[in-house]
Amino acid sequence: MKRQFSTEQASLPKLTKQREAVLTVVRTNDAHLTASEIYALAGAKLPGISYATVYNSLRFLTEAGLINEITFGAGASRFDRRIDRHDHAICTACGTLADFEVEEISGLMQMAARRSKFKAESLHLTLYGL
Amino acid sequence: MKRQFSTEQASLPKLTKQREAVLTVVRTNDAHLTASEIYALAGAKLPGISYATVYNSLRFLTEAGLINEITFGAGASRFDRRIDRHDHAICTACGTLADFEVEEISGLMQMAARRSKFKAESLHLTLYGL
DNA sequence: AGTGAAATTTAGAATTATTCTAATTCCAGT
DNA sequence: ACTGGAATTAGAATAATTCTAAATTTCACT
Repeated sequence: MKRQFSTEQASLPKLTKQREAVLTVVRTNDAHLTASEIYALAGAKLPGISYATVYNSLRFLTEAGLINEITFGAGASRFDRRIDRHDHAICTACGTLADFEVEEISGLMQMAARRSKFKAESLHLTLYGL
Repeated sequence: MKRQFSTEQASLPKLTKQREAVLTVVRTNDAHLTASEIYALAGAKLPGISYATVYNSLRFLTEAGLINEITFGAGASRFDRRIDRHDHAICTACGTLADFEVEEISGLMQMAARRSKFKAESLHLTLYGL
């Protein structure tokens, strides 16, 4: 009988202590940290962790679906503990990034998919304002 | 009497030949060029134009509302001759960026504005797919 | 427990995109 | 022509991220 991985959340293949430290940082902070902020915080818990490892871990965790990467406007990527679909509002003056919800999106996504030649995977809406 | 620049759009303060070259490149190409592509193309018309000037011109033209900057996902900003509101679809596999329209957005924008604490300026929707 | 292969981490170099600096040049208005 | 402010230039500087090569850890299998 094959060894079973109980999907997603439960058993995480290769969750090293570095990756775990990075995950903990993202999860215990109020979202939207940049890689270098995460590097600094993870370094406090795990002195000596390198930048490359933080980036590798962030990619690994993102691909594993445990965290989410947001790339908005110019500048550094940010990482979010929220993995459910939601949207963002960005202040055009100060750059603040806030979460908000637009439930109507699911309907829009089908419409959008029909309209483009794309097989839709996800839809993200960004509001710019003050 | 003021010196008049006879350019297509109404009154353009300070449309130097460098800025005009950059504008022409963006307008005569099928959209979505990166700054370095624009630098290369503008350099063909105006040998010696510098990177800084291309960036300065792109910012100037963007602020003047003559072109539009799109920053999607990771990577370089792209510049678009289209200045009307529209949305983008990005291929998660190959990175292709395509335009498409979602007219329903204007209604959504008001809803979104109400829901966030933002004074809405614009709303941009990004579809990820294949 | 011992071994080797594979995966991971590390430090630092390299890359890419963009901005900054300081010197020079260009113009519109006297 | 002269002048001051804006624009341009070359190249250095910065920031974010990825790459490289070596060292280390992990893990399945003896």
